[in-house]
This record gives sequence, structure tokens and C-alpha cells, in this order.
Amino acid sequence: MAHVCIHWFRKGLRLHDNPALIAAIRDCKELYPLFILDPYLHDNTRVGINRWRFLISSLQDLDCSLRKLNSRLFVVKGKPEEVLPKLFTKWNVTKLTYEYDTEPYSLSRDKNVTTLAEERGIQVIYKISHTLYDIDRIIEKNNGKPPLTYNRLRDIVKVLGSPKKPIPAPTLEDMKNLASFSEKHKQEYGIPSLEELGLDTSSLAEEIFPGGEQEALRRLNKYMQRTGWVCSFEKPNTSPNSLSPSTTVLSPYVTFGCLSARTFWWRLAEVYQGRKHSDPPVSLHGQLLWREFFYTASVGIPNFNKMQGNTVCTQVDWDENQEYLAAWREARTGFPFIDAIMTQLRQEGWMHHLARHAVACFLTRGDLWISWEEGQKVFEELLLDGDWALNAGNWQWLSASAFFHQFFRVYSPVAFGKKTDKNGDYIKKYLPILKKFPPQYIYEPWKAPRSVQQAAGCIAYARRPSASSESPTKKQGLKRKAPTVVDLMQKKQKKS
DNA sequence: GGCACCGTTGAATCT
DNA sequence: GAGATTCAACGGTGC
Repeated sequence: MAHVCIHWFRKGLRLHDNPALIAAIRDCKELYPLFILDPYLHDNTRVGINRWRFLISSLQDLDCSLRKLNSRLFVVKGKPEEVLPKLFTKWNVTKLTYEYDTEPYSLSRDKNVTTLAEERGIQVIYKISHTLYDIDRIIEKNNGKPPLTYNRLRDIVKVLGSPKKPIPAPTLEDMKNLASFSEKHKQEYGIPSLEELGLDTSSLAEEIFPGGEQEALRRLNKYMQRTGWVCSFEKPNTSPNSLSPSTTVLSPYVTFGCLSARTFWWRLAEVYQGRKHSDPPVSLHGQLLWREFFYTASVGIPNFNKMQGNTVCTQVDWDENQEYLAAWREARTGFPFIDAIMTQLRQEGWMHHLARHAVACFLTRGDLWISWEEGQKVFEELLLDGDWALNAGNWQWLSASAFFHQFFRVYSPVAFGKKTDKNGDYIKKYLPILKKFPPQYIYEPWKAPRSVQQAAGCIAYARRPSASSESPTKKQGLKRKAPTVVDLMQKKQKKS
């Protein structure tokens, strides 16, 4: 029997290791590769411009790859529960395929859609390919509860064996019997540009990490060639503040599914084969297992992205200070290391894992005592690799709310960055206003003598009318509504 | 994947 | 050139 089939892309924006897509092609006469811009997920208050750009690039790349197989990507807007039934009728669809997604919203959406499809006699097939393992199997093997420690997870996956091997992308041969697509494709189902989506692109910087499967595979190949580097990789020894990333930056590609986690896993296994190599938790395999760890926790723990109603999360009476929160979010805390990281986040959509530690600790238990849920929202908007489970899990970790409980291990906003960047070159890159500041003072500009500040062309503190001291302590500077280096610079420029 | 502080150690430098 | 001093590096410890 020949099907008319929709393969519904959501994450999993790739052709390689896409078992649901392969299932779509089987016994198929017409294939509709579909992406739905869902107003719930693709909402401008939740998705920053960098993430929008990454998504659109990824869709364009997907369309480009599908064209090579005599197919196209169909893009439509709307709630999936409303859009899909219309398309089922319009195209006389008999089969629907998609990749399994464990997020709570996705689970309920997919349940609704499956019901709607089955009511119309449409066959629904989903496959697991976003994670290394079937997350529900991990929980089952741990007696129905998610492992709460990394080592426990390792024990469980040891029992499950190695992750499945990735499957190849469909070929032209696989697609040869499929009908071609409509001529009116572009106007009806084309990929919208950022401008067509009504987005403000004025703040966009150079595209350092372009979206898409081709770029993902290129990047994977590039890093896998560096066998010595891969084998000796230890996450804690990579630098949070190098001028170019000290890690692979494959995370955005894994998040959007441009790169299959299993493909990444098995490519690493090939590199490790016959060589001495680092091991989890610090190795690159270890990083993929951390992802699995947080995915499992997010499935097994209710209200995982919230404090209230979350059974593993320490209940904390966090402060609510909108000014501090805004200062953190907008990179104007006055601590150059913190502000440089937050600037990199906004400009590039990525920063090193340990840099995330530093700013997350600062926002929560370390300095500002603001809820991790607030930080979670900011990261979700700005990170290219913002992933629901990993974001929630890591914020709980860093705020010592769950998984990690040594609350006295606090990252110094001054000392931590110095270990790997004594000269403050990273700070100077992202906060060019400080570029003439001597290394000696760059982590604490307010400690520099006035003459040094003037020579550097940047005054760290204005004399406050009522302040008795010319060199207030950092706490005073922080806790007051202190003018930022940027504010002061602008003020100074106006005067002169 | 803290940090600061302290004591030890050993090599380099000074007197 | 012996003894004193300095200092970076390191490890242990408590928060």
C-alpha cells in the first residue's frame, strides 16, 4: 500500500540518523516534510534573535538537503493541533511520523495530535532519536525513578549497553518513487526570513555558529580529526574565558537536532578506539551522558523547570530585586568578568560551561540571591543551545537546589576568571571600554588609582554626592544602584 | 567545574 | 661560599 505521509520535523532538523523519516519513506508515494512554526514555542518573548536566526538557517539547510533528494521542506504557522488536521484533509494523509520528544509541552501536544490523526484513520509512527537512550527505559531500570546521581545513571546505562548505532540519511534512490512537489511552493510553504517574521535584526552580530546539519557535520568532522585533543579532553581543564571557544560548540547543533547525539557518540568511539583516552564524567562521552542525566531527571521529576512542586529542589526564599536582575541580564553588574560573559551570551548565543557556572552562581547563591528560575528564562531566550531539560537541570545544580549541594563552593567574580586569563583579554574583547585598563586592575577596576582610571579612559566610579569615600568597597558598589562603566563613560563623553 | 589561608618545601637570590 | 631571605608551587583545611 502506498502512503501519503507527513514527516513532522520539530527538533531533529537533519536527514542523518532520522529513523522516523526513514519510516515515513517506506511504502510512500507522496512525502510532505513539514515544519510548524508553533506560536507557543516560537514566541518572540522566549526566543531571542540569535536563536531565531539559528532556527531559520537550520530550516534552510534542511530544505537545501531535501531538494537534493527531489523533495522540499513545507513550513506553516499555527498551533499543531489546528494546522495538522487541515493538512491531513488537504493532502489526504494516511501516515504521520515524528521524532519522540520528552518535554512536557511536547508530550501533551503529541498526544493530542496522535488522537486527531488516529480519529481520521491515519497511522502514527514515532521513533526515539533525540537522546542516546530511551529515557523511559532508564527510569524503568532504576525502579521507576530517575537516577539522581551521575554515577547511578552510568550504572544503569552500563546495563542497557551501548547506544544504538546511527542510521544513514535517505538517498536519492530511497526517494525515487515519490511524487514531486507543488510549483506554488514558495508562497504557500516557503521558509520565512527573519524580516518576514517581523523580527528586529538590528542587534544581530556576525553569524559565528550558523545553523544546519551541514555545518554541524562539518564542525563534527573538524573536531574529530583532532584525535589527540579528543582523547585528552577533560571538561574542567578547558577555559571559560579563552578568546575562541575551548570546547567544540556542538551543543546548539545537538539541541536543534542538526547533529544526532548518537552520531556524535559513535564518532567519538571511533576516535577512542585503540587509544588511551579520558573517561566520563570529564570526557566528551561524559558530556553526552550529562545530557542524558538531565533528560532523565526532567522526565522523572514533576515540575522540573520550577522550584515549587519540584520534589528534588530545595525550597529557597529567594529575593525579588528587579534592579539586580536587570543589571545581571543586561551585563551591567560592574564586575567585568560577569558582564563580559553576559555580553558574550547576548552577542553570540553561547558561552563556555564554566562561564555559565560563574554567572549562575553570581545570580543565585553567590551574590544576588535571585531565583534560578529567572536566570533560566534569560538563558532560554539567549542561548543557541538552550535546552529545556539541560537548562532547568543545570540551574538547579548551580544554585545548589538539586544534585549539587556544596553551597560553600562559591565562584568569585574576581578570582575565578584570573586563573585562565590573567591579562583579562576576554574581558577586553567583550567590554572594549576596558581595553586600556592594566591587567592588574581589570577584574576590579574600582581598585585602580584615579590616575590609572583616567589614563585608561574609563572611570570605574563617579564620586557620589553623599559618599564619603572615594573608593567604596565592591559590596557597596554592587548593592547600590551603581552607575555602570558604560553609563559613566557616556556621561563623561557628554560633558566633554 | 571554589576559595582563602596557612604551612611546607625547595630553588633562587641576597648578604 | 655559608647562611638568610624570598617566593612560587603545592597540599591540607575550614567555610
